[in-house]
Amino acid sequence: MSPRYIDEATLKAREEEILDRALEIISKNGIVALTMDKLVASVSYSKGTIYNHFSSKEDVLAGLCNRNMRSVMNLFLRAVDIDGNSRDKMTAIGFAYMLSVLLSPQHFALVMNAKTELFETASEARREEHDQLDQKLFGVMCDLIEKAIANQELILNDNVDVQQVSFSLWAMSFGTIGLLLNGEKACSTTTGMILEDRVIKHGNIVMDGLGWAPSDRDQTEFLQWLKSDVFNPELDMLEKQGVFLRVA
Amino acid sequence: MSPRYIDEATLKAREEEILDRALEIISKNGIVALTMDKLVASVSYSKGTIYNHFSSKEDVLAGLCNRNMRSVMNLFLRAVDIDGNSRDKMTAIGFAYMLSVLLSPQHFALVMNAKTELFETASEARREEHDQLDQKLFGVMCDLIEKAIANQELILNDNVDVQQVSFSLWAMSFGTIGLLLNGEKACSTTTGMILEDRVIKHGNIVMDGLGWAPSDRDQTEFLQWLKSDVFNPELDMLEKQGVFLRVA
DNA sequence: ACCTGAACACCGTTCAAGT
DNA sequence: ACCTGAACACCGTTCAAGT
Repeated sequence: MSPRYIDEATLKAREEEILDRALEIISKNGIVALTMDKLVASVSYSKGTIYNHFSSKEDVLAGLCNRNMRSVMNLFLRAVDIDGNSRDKMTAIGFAYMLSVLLSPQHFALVMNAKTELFETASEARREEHDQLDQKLFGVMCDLIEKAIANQELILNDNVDVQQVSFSLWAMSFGTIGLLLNGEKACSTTTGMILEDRVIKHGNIVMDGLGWAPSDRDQTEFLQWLKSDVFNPELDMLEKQGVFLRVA
Repeated sequence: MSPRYIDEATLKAREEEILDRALEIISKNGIVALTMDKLVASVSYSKGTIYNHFSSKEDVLAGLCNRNMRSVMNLFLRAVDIDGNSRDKMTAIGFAYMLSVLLSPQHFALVMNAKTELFETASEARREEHDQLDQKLFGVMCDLIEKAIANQELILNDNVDVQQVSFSLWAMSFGTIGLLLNGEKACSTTTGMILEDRVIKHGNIVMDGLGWAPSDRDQTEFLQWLKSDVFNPELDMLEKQGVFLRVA
């Protein structure tokens, strides 16, 4: 047998499949339930091959986390693209973040874990990718804040810069979701609605505190529009999972 | 040999010792480094005896978490006891929370873990204790908010109640610390100062957003007083760990 | 009544042997 | 060049045997 090289496309496809199976296991029984043995059993390759793609179990988790961050990025871009002033757009970003968590709470658990134990045994490449994605998401918010300042919709206090404003909003969303998700594996109907209420309210508290100019729109109408137009596909997916946000 | 009963005091002392050794291991090498084998080796009793005290490894972690929450409670009570208006006291609570995290970041990592995997194999007793302590800490804030409302220092918006105000402040602190601690095992000198800056600023943003009446005091003076008087012992302990908050 | 530690089941990672 | 899976080291938990 002469040596063969595997083309990048099939390599990438295999990696995706491994991640898909890993996500399945996690979705059913939580992160601790993910076992390399179980992962091997759910896939048509051997252990060695999986370790050819991922340097460790944590590397698989990091891969999962990164993949999700890319789809959150898409939601963020759609959020800043809506009609509305800077505050409307920022509210939409917060809403998008919340949606991503409701769509798969496991991924949020993954980033919470990453904050404490930091994917220590993950490959350098995947950790770097993680940091880059983090910065990109953060950057979307920073860009929006800069436009708000240029518009005079936000006038910054002394000793506060764009990154700090972005960080305060991020921290509030992260904290609200982190405390509210509270181990609930599946997001029940009620947690979905409570989460929406709190994320929106807390976002407004922070933006009020920053002196951010208010929205021109009727807020309940605006939220309804976000749900039934901008993020309609996501809302449909949520409803299939038994999570309801839409007003009757 | 006739059967002997062990008195409760020595039982309690042994439990504390086990927790002390567990904390030592965690402080040196992180939560993942805690191993029942290592714990047994660091203690003068056998594995079976440890399992007599703690139903699982997670139960040890829950025990550690609960013990820390009790000491956070003490800091909170000292915070609400200071001279000052309701906003000063709330700022002091935020400061106290931050101090507790700087004093032992491992414990904060523990509560973050608890939010995702929720001490699932911990004993019912310890989980109940955890919930009670959580509510007690939350309650300290709620009491303070109620007084602020009675004082007219805080006038609540429609659709917002005391618990929601408390939750928004809690979420902001939790989120800020959670994002900023970011896997840094030991809190370096700089993270201490950055954390202080952000926790105080974010607290003010939220309280401004809520329409909370401002402090009567000069803020840099007030913070200096918190450090050199109210929380002086804690600041000294921090300095021994190489974490500096005190202004020169 | 309480302690002990060997034993068990399981898990992450490696690597010599195959093709 | 890439895949395979037996083997290894380690870990959490249990429980029969001791005192």
